[in-house]
Amino acid sequence: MNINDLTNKLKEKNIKVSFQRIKVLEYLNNNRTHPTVDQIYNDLHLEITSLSRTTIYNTLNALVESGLVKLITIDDNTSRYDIDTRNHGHFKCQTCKNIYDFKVNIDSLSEKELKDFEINSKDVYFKGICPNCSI
Amino acid sequence: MNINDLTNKLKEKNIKVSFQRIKVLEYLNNNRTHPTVDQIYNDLHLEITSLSRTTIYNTLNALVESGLVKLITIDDNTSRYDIDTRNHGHFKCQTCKNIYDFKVNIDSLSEKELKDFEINSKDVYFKGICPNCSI
DNA sequence: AATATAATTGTAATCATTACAAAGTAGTAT
DNA sequence: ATACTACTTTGTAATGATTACAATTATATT
Repeated sequence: MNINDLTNKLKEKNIKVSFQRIKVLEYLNNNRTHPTVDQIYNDLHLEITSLSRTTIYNTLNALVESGLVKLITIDDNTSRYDIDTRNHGHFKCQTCKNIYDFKVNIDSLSEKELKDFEINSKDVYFKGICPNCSI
Repeated sequence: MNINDLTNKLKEKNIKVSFQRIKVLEYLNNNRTHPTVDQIYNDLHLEITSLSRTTIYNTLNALVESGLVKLITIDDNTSRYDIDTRNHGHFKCQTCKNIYDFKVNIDSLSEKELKDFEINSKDVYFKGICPNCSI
């Protein structure tokens, strides 16, 4: 996805296009590591010295609200963000703290009990030790 | 489960038995509402005026660490706790904020990609609108 | 009963996030 | 182009959740 595509995504969701918002979206597009606000801020701040943390929070809240970005709460204390909104699972290594994506057929889950519930998002979080750390 | 059972559970996990720990465990056993630390504190504090928030944090961290209690991070900002550690899903209503349990066969998820991963916990979180709020 | 070990408590510190007001930016109508 | 309006960005302050830490208290062991 290039900047044009990102711009169009914002327009589709009626989020006004700004330099900062494009930069945040571009960052998420290039960094599929489920970054925290702090990671985004620290990296983008190097390039855009005037950038404020509040802008990142505002932007991410708008992006999540619109459905363009997925909020990940696999961490106890810190929100993480994922531009890949397709159904997939997240595995967090308790040693190296890395978060891995994995394919999972979330829709195959049988949930008859929820037939009267309106479901807006589904998340699958696994925790454990990744191969790199289990040696 | 009565107090004897709860005491034995602590002993099995080599967590020293104390009045406060029993009380927290008993609270979770009686309140299957996925309470936050604040809810636990506010309720127990009425009965045990000397109780400290820190004790609740310490106790819950030990209980989660031992596997007796499950940490739920479906909320962005606040940890919740569940004494039911069997596999089941959690649905959070975005309107009334209630969290509902639902049956889900988490083990049916195909995760071939994770064959070299040691999996210690699995969580399924859904969000949306519950029947009471969708009228 | 004396001692060692661990738990509890209260306060202070930290970290993530939000609230808010001032300043800046862009778009629109005149 | 100018003035007006609405929205965004920024920085600081405030809030809320959690942890750090040291003093006190409780428990278990000799």
